[in-house]
Amino acid sequence: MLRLTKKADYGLMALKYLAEQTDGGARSAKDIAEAYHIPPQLLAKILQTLAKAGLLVSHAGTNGGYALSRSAKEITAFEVIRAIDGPLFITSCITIHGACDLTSTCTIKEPLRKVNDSIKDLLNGIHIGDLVETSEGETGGSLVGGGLVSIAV
Amino acid sequence: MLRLTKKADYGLMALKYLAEQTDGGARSAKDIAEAYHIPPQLLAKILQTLAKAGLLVSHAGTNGGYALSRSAKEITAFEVIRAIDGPLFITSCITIHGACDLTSTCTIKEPLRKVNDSIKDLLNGIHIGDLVETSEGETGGSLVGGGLVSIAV
DNA sequence: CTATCTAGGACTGGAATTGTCTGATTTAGG
DNA sequence: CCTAAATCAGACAATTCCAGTCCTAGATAG
Repeated sequence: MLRLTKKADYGLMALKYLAEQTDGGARSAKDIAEAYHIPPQLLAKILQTLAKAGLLVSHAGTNGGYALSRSAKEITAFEVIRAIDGPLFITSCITIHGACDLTSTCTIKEPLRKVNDSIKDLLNGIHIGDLVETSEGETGGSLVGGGLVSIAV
Repeated sequence: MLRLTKKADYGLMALKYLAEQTDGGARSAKDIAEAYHIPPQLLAKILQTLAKAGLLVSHAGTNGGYALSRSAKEITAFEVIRAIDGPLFITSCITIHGACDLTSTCTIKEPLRKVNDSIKDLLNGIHIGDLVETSEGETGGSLVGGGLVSIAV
């Protein structure tokens, strides 16, 4: 299925929303949740996580909320997904330590690791700023900087 | 987490195993399961699925088993994963009909769909035959035909 | 006719995801 | 000072999904 979790989905949507705000003002979790019809408390959790990861700056209290910690062009989709869903592993074989229960028998580990890295590179080439641009205009599929991502497999 | 299921994992391993058999003889699910220490009944199910998808040819009865239906070079990782795990969707938003519950509010659908297609292209560029080659020899990271996969995002 | 194999359905335990609830802390503004 | 609006944080319930098992039926070579 190779599926993103809904949380990561929500997180990306929220970041895009924040990127669209031109003034430097913070937006509350509630505002964002209402804009996208996302469960407010769940989104609140996600934003907290993103803040802890350093992608967002939070401000408590009345009129508080969240804002991007950097330019939208400097935040990659990979960072967001990793912050929310944890390390990106395409197979259960690939762990942080690089070893799996079937170390000796699992023979496809290496090839899949390359695929893993490729997807990582792919997501690293996509920035929150790109999501905003493609909303309207659609200047011809230039989602990523050069228009093409070359991935060594 | 963007994770492959274990079933898909097992499926790829099994296909690689079958690709390594030079004679045209069929191998039983039990044999493959033992070679990789995979639960036999689970692998049996997976192989049945792959056979139904047309990637394998099955032969029941004594000395029966499974064999690749085509050359290992003509079976892509994408086909295998799709056959086992179903359609590849990076987000829950993207469905077969292209619509999600939040059709109007979910604004990152289009960009993510391109990522989705990119991953699909990536997996389509990897063949079972490639997995066999990389086991030994390792001729310099040429897992995919040209050595590089260019993906338009 | 029997051992070996595929085919396929039902089912269970566990884990992960999703979502909710509750309480504590911060803070702007009257 | 006090209140309302926020974030922060942990615990918890509901649900879904995955992994694995079991059982039975059908095919087939020897």
